[in-house]
Amino acid sequence: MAPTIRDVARAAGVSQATVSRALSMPEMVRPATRTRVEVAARELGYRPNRAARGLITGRTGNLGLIVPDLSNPFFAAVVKGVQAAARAADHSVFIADTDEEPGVEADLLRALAKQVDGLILCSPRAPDEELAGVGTDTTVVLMNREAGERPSVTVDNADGMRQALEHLAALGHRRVAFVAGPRTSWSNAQREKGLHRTAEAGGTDLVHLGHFPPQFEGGVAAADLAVGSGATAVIAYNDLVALGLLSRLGARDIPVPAAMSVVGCDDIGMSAMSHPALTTVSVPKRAAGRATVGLLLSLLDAGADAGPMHRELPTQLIVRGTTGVAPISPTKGSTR
Amino acid sequence: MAPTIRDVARAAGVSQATVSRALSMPEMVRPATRTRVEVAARELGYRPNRAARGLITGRTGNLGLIVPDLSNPFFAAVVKGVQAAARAADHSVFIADTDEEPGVEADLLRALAKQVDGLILCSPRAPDEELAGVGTDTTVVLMNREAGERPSVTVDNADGMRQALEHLAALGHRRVAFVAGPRTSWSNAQREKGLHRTAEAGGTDLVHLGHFPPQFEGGVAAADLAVGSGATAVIAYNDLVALGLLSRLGARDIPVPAAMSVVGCDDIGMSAMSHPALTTVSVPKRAAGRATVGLLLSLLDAGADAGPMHRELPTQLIVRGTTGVAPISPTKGSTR
DNA sequence: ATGAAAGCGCTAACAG
DNA sequence: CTGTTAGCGCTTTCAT
Repeated sequence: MAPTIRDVARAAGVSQATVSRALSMPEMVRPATRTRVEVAARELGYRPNRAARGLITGRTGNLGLIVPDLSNPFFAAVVKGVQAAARAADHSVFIADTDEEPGVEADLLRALAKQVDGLILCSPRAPDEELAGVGTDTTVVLMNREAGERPSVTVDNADGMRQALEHLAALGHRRVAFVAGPRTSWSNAQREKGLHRTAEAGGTDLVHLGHFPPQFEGGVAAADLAVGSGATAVIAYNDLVALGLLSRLGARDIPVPAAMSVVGCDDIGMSAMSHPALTTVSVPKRAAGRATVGLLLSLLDAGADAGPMHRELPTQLIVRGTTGVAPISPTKGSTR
Repeated sequence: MAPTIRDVARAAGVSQATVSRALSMPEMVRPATRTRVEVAARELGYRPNRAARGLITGRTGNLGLIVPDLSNPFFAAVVKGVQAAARAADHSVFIADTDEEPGVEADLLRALAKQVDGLILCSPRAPDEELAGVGTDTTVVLMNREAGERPSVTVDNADGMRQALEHLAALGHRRVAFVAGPRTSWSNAQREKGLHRTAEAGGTDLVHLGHFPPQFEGGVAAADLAVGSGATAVIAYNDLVALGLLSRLGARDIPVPAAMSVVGCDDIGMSAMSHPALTTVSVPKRAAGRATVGLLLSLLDAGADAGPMHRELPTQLIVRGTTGVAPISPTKGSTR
């Protein structure tokens, strides 16, 4: 049986309360006593039981994180950021994967709510109304999504798309396709918004290509549509999709960027490694994870009256090898 | 404040004990009473506090999982398998990432030990001696690693390598290079063992290429060595490394598989998507995750006397586009 | 079949 | 500064 606080108390010849104090509020106890307790604790290999502590303090020292799909490198990176920040603050984190199914988000949330101090909902696919209902049991903060007054940290998706499109326009592209991600994805909506605004301002033709799964296969499926659309460049919802595009384009012997430019989003590790390397909008995944933990923790400590309830992190276009000057008047498609 | 068992008891007009029984051992309570309790619980939205329950039952309903690197798709897949199995058994799972640093494994383990019923240590990099010491506080099972008598689930790495090498030999390759993974990786050792055995039996020359990080970059770095070794085929520690090889080979305009065959291991999603698609040894990642949870849970339920303490899952070579017949007598290297 | 009471390991008043 | 006491939410004897 693992040693309890009583064992330590007995060994040190003090009361449980003193042990508790010596360990969590050292300055409230006489140095000599403190040392005695510390020694006893160390010798017994005592580790406080957080569940028991949580029962009384109301803080478990645990955080929860719900993501759509761990096998997406984007979320893996986010998780690592969250992980690191939590560990630095001496918290553990429950992680749950919804497999991109909006339905299980609420389930998991309820299951976790009781065991954590706060929850991070990353890129939730559930509609706003549903999101509004959650979080009465526990503090929840959104990441990569905004909904009402709920605290959240996001990245500036719209601006990233602006940078991408302006880059393309500067290279002479007049007709650009966008391969859209999940219909229920908030960041997809943001990206579309940024694109439309920029296209309008710059007089670029924007072709919207239906909704595709945010995966490699999605890009493979979208590639032929992009080619057929008469666009000379295509922006993908994310890097996975962009990589899929590249793959299909390669299979059709359509040179990139000579005949078609491609831009991704997220800057996952793989992107730098394709041939040619993918031009992409870098989003600070780890940093966003850390920031979200920071926000959550400050919320927990400060109660309702913490600082800003929202943080938006910048995005940055990374120009690599898949974008180049627009081909002169492609045979198909109206450049007008 | 969330409703407690007392609130439910009051609402149903019974004692706490009855509520507890009605909810966890329904047959021990009169149907009428049970219904009354159930209704009250539902109306109040009562959810038992697992921490409190754990305090007395000794079971928290939580599992822990420690992996070297979440951004490796292999581990991401494992996590998803563990996740799914745990959820099916109504358990939550703490996940921790060691960032490939052996030192933090023990730290994380200690931090989690008290809060979980059992722990899964996936591909631990720590030496056997260190592993022997852990797990006195909590039940720990190994995954992708064997150490002493400790319960574990592994995959048949050696046999996978045998399949790969025999495939290559059948294609006429007489000299094959192996790009080794982390020095402290158990599965790397297994793979080397399978390779050596098979090479000896089949009379194949096996060239061992130093230890490389199990990542894309590792493969990039190893590629030139492989070419210089005079081998006509190369087997990589894992798919990430194989992909790196492919990339560097492509950059040097060395055609695959015409001039060099490449085989990976793990069958991560990306592998099917390269050009040409990667021949690889498929390992059942999800299934292994599920199996490990199964083993852990059975251990917890049955005490020490559960069934077999070890399970080994099969591996399967998947032949795709990166392997072909050996080129006839390459200029460099001794084919003898 | 149900209730009363004890107690899991810990912290938070409250005395001293 | 330190000990005593109460009790977090729950399960589990032990009675009834």
